[in-house]
Amino acid sequence: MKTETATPGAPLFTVSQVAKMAHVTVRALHHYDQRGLLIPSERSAAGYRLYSDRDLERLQQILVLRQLDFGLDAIGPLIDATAFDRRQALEAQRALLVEQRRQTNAIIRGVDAALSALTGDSPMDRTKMFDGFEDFDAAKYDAEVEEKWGETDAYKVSMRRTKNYTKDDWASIKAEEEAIQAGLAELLTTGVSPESDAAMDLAEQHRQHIDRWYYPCSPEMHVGLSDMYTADARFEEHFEKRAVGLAAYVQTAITANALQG
Amino acid sequence: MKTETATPGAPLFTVSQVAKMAHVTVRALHHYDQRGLLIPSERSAAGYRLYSDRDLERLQQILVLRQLDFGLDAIGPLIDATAFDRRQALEAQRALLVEQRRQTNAIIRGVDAALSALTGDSPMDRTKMFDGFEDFDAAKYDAEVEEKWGETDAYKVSMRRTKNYTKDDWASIKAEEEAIQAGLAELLTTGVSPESDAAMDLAEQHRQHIDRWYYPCSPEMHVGLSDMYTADARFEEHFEKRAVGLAAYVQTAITANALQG
DNA sequence: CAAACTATCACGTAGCGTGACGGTTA
DNA sequence: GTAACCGTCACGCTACGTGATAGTTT
Repeated sequence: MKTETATPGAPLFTVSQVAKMAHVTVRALHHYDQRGLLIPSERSAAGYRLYSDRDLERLQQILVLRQLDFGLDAIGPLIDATAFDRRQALEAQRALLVEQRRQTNAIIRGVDAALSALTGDSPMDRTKMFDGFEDFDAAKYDAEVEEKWGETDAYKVSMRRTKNYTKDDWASIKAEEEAIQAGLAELLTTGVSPESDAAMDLAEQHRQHIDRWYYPCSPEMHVGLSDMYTADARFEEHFEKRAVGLAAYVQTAITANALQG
Repeated sequence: MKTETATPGAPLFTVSQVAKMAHVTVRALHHYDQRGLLIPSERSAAGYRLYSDRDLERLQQILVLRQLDFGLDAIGPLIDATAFDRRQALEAQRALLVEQRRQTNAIIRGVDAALSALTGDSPMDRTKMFDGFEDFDAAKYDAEVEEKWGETDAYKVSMRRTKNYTKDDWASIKAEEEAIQAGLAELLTTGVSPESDAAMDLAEQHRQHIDRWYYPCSPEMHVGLSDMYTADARFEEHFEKRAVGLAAYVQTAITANALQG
């Protein structure tokens, strides 16, 4: 008799199976688990890690972001913050990958320059030589691109900005998120109304947090975001784990704040 | 009065200048110096590092190889072993960069697959999902490509093979090289003829070393290589630093070995 | 019962980052 | 003189690698 939450049609994978599929080591999966970055949704009776399809999706995100040189500290918050609109997140990642491809092309041209400097007597120009090795400078890019092509996609701009955040930045980001969520959970469990000033205040803090660290977030957008909190099973789970009814509570608080603010 | 070896027309650069040009940190340059990977060809009176154009060329190689995920342990021997034919080395690097671009493209297609899986109800196929994250498998590639397109370029094949060498491999490679060169220097300074059996034996060991670790190296190719040892100022310098006349000594020993073997 | 998995420690490593401290140069 | 360089230690950190040891599955 299985009382487990095992959906019949859903396949589960062991560590080594996932490792082979995704071309990562078992140790890396252990590491991601320990860091809380990718916790397998199930464990066997003997404690074996069992990964679901959704775990695989998350792993893909992790690998893409890692390929884009985001640190593991950054990847967690980044996935969570953008998960409510996967489409835009994926498009932003795509844009960064294209950029990376352009850098590789630049390096190739640098090698070509070195090659032609070999035969010709051209003295190998020192500017071309190191093209493609630049680290991304968000400030420069923001101004340049936004003016040239009028890039309106908040996500793409945002994900580029986040590439410049330091480890300390991410630490405080995580701390802020924790504090806000803990505060809301506290209010919920002590019976304070989600439309109270205290709850609305935390909702506003949450909006500013998003706005400050990730992308411009108007109160209207914030409401849209909160709708997805309750619509998306992943987010619901996330909040419910902390306190029963928290997802709905947050949504109400955010909506109230937007109406009044 | 400058008694230095300063060629008049040759510009020299300080650490920070190089750092800015090549988009690396000063610390990284210090690190490369310490590791013996990139030792600036001059120092100022006060001990400031001064980099020549040739140092910059070497730095470019380092950065390209680093971009291709070679460890610093590997990069040194790799540059030295291929420096006698920069053209082929550069072409091999170019090939690897193109390969890397293909991997990025594969990852982009993976993201695209995730995007289309979002709108459509296609359940996101698990093979496409992790394309582009494979580590290079030389064995597989050697067989596949060499048979399909008949890739004859020894360098390209070789540089791919070297990507699978472990840290321990590179350690023993370096040790072997050291031992052979030390042996030859010993013979030279003790007055043993470069055409003696002892010298020819070491020459043969050197050939096998190249052949085993880098690329197929016939005695004829080995002779060609030794010619470049004496023609290329870099190599001459390298050998002369160990013992005066060593470059010529090595060439003679190698030639003798090829004629007799 | 052996081979091939799995788990959890726990220490090791690479490629720098990040001060600390003092001399040098414009 | 001071600001912006330069040098050499020397310790810190991230993302795992690499056993060691012991239970589990086939």
